[in-house]
Amino acid sequence: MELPTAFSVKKARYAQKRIFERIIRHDVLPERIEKIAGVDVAYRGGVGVGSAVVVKMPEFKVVDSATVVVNARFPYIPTLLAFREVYPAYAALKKLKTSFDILMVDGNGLLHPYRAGFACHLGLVVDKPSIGIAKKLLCGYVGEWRGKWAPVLDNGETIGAAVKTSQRAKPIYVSIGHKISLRTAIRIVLWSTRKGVKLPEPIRQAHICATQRVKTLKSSNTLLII
DNA sequence: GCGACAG
DNA sequence: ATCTTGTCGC
Repeated sequence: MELPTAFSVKKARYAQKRIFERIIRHDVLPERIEKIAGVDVAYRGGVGVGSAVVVKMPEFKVVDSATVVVNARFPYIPTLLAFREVYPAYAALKKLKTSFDILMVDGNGLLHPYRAGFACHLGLVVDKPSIGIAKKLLCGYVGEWRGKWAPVLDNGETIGAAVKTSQRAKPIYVSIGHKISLRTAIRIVLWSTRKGVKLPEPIRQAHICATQRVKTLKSSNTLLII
């Protein structure tokens, strides 16, 4: 897929700079946190499927979910992931009928070369506390472990954390998106992850939801072909 | 110039 | 991300 003709990488970088300036890095949270939204985007060819779920804690119960199917308008380019996924994710979130306290995003937040990953972008767009969850390290390096987590450092600053959510699996990379501190983000990630499972429940459920919706796209296509 | 590079 | 089967281990 090609870049839209109107798109300029230079302008995108400028937008990311502005996003970073607007991020609130301390906790601006509801008194009581119980509903956590998770968002994910899956693909099938040029079609993007955005999904959003709401998980009620501490029961780990999915109380709402929504999906949207849209045409992908932007290719995947490392460091510019948000420009590809923000719209489907935002559209899925808008379809939810349930409110939520925090948002978890599949991708990085501050843990980004320009400190403005997908979780920062989406957190600002919906003006909600947000946390970025990535399965691979995009930049920086993992520092000294302090129990279940280790800081991710880059140019002398802490931009996120590697978090060992499961004994067997490799760590996940947690970073702040908006209106939350890294300490709280790590706490909430560990709290919302089921024992023996790698990903926090909101992200895991959003991923399952998006994948299932993609499968229904596939079966409806085979029906058309047959 | 070369290699790395969230989903 | 997606394409794909079985297989190892708790």
